[in-house]
Amino acid sequence: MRGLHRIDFEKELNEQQLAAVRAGDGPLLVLAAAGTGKTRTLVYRVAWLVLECGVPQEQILLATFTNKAAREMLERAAALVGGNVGGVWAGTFHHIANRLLRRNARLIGLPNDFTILDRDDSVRLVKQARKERRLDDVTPQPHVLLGWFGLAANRCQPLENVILSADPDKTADPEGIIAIHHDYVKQKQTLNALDFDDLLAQGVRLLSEAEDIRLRYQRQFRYVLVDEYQDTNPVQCRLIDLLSGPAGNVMAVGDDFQCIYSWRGADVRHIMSFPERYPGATVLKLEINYRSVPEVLDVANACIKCNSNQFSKQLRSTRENYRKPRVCVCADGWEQAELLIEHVHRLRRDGYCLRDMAVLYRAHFHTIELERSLTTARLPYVVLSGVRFYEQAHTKDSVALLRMLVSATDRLAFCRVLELLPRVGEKTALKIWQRLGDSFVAADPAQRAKLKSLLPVGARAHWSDIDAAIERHLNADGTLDGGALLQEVVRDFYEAHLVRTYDNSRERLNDVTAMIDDFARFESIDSFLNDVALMSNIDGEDSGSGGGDSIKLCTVHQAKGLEWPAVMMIWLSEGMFPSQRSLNETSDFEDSDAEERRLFYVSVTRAKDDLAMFVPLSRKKHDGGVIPYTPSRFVSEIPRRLVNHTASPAAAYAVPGARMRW
DNA sequence: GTTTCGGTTCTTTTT
DNA sequence: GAACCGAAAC
Repeated sequence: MRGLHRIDFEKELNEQQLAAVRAGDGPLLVLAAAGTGKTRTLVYRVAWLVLECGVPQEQILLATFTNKAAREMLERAAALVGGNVGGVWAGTFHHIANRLLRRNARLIGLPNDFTILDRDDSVRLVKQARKERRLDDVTPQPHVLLGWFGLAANRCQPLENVILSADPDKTADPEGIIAIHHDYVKQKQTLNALDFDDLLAQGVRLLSEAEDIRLRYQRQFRYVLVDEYQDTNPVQCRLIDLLSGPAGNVMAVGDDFQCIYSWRGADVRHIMSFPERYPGATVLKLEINYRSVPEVLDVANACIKCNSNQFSKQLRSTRENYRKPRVCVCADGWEQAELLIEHVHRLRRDGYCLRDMAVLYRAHFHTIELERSLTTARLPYVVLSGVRFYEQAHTKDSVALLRMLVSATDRLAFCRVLELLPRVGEKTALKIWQRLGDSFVAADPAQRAKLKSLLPVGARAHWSDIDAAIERHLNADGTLDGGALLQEVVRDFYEAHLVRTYDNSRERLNDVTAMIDDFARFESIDSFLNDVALMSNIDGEDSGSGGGDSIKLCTVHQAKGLEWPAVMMIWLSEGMFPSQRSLNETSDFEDSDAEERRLFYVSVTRAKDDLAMFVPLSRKKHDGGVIPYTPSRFVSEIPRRLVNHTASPAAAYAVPGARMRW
């Protein structure tokens, strides 16, 4: 079959999809409403280019937002083509930028063996700078500052502007913040490190400044495909522009209704202005929805109509009528959990499995009551985790050990490893690092001996265990078998540390072991470290839960691109969804209101058959007080006739002051 | 001066 | 659960 693989494009695609897949050269904007086969169109486009047009794979660039999306599309394309599509450059924007920089960073004065800082590393550096300048009390928290730094980088704006718009009352000290930012940038330089935003920014700088490189890649990438174009920020947009070059063979696929990343610098205007920025662009719309029953789409259409400034699109269902979405008003989070569990049982009687169901929410902490109730009810569930696999302490510890061995300048990794030892904290670790001359070559026995002599007495025995493993596996030329080394360090030292420190040490140990197994698949430590830094979620194939039948719990952001037969939305109360913080913190109220509404729209359109919306009217505070809530504006906006409405008896009594809008 | 420990508080969204 | 703070212990 291989090579002679035939695809009947005309039979397998609808008219609109076919037009997009077979489009000729030149810029193309595909406005793909939810559930209209956006991924299918992209995948078939790749197949079309490879099979029908004979385009060599390395001339195709496919930019996505998540690793998962990239992997999934490649898998589907491979199945379609009946062969390997590994030659296609597919990955997240960060991956692509990283790939460009690893090969060419020297041309713009950067080392090409930089390490990538994750969020946690960045927070540490900012915290340190803030402390050293004694600005702890007068500046916002490190993660807030980093958010502003990131926004400035992603929007290509001066930091001053971002501070001003994020903090209009000028409660923060702009000069102090800029000084901290300065220190942070400096630190990254000495550490030989780039953070996530730098990857994109430096990628753009590389292509702007090194003309021959730019031309080379522009010649190479004759076809540039971008997924989720509505969520690109200015830097990502620029990266695509630079890679595609004057030919402008960009196929941008997206849906302005689903732009939900403005807090990361995304701007709906990029997709809105695509036709102007790429003169002569073809615009195609996909409006035939294969996913949801008409009743669900009615709610979705009604919701999004309340936003202005968008490409008009009306979702049309291909499915039979089924039943109206349900709105369930309840007293508080506990009753919400109770009613949700009742609903789950109803769904099971209708023949749905637990894996057909998902609970969506605006923020992770919204699940507290639900998780407890599900456990009590013995209903298995999986949280599409908030704490990402490679950001948990134990995986980071293991990664730090490898980083320390591979890079002599990686202070963060060095200190992290030393701080695992008893009697070594932040100060001691840093002091030792400085005494070693601001670098540590693990392959040098003399340096390791010196390190040992600098340690507090209580830490030396533990270090010896690690040192012995290094001795056995690290060659004088710096090469090492990372997997074997890690395994021994875990056995001789780290396992005991886990038991001492955590009460769920077993699970953490399993994670570490799994990581070591995974490690074997990489050709070098460098390539492993690279991937780890850019791989946030275990966005693997539901690894743990794959076999089991369980309900999915995840944030709306994580649900993007996914679908389930039955979707339940919780905490649809003003202040929770829409999130009060988001409404407060964005300077332009209308923008944040619109974005929250798009989030609501995304949630609704995840449902294939059944949709249930839960509206708690109160929430208990930590100090025992009760906060009254009103129903979310997004629920109130839905015409009454489109939903089945129930209110629990308790809801009426819950908060005497709270009035229903119906 | 540093580390550790225990109690308290509060959770946006992610590469 | 983890990040922060203050106080005790090294």
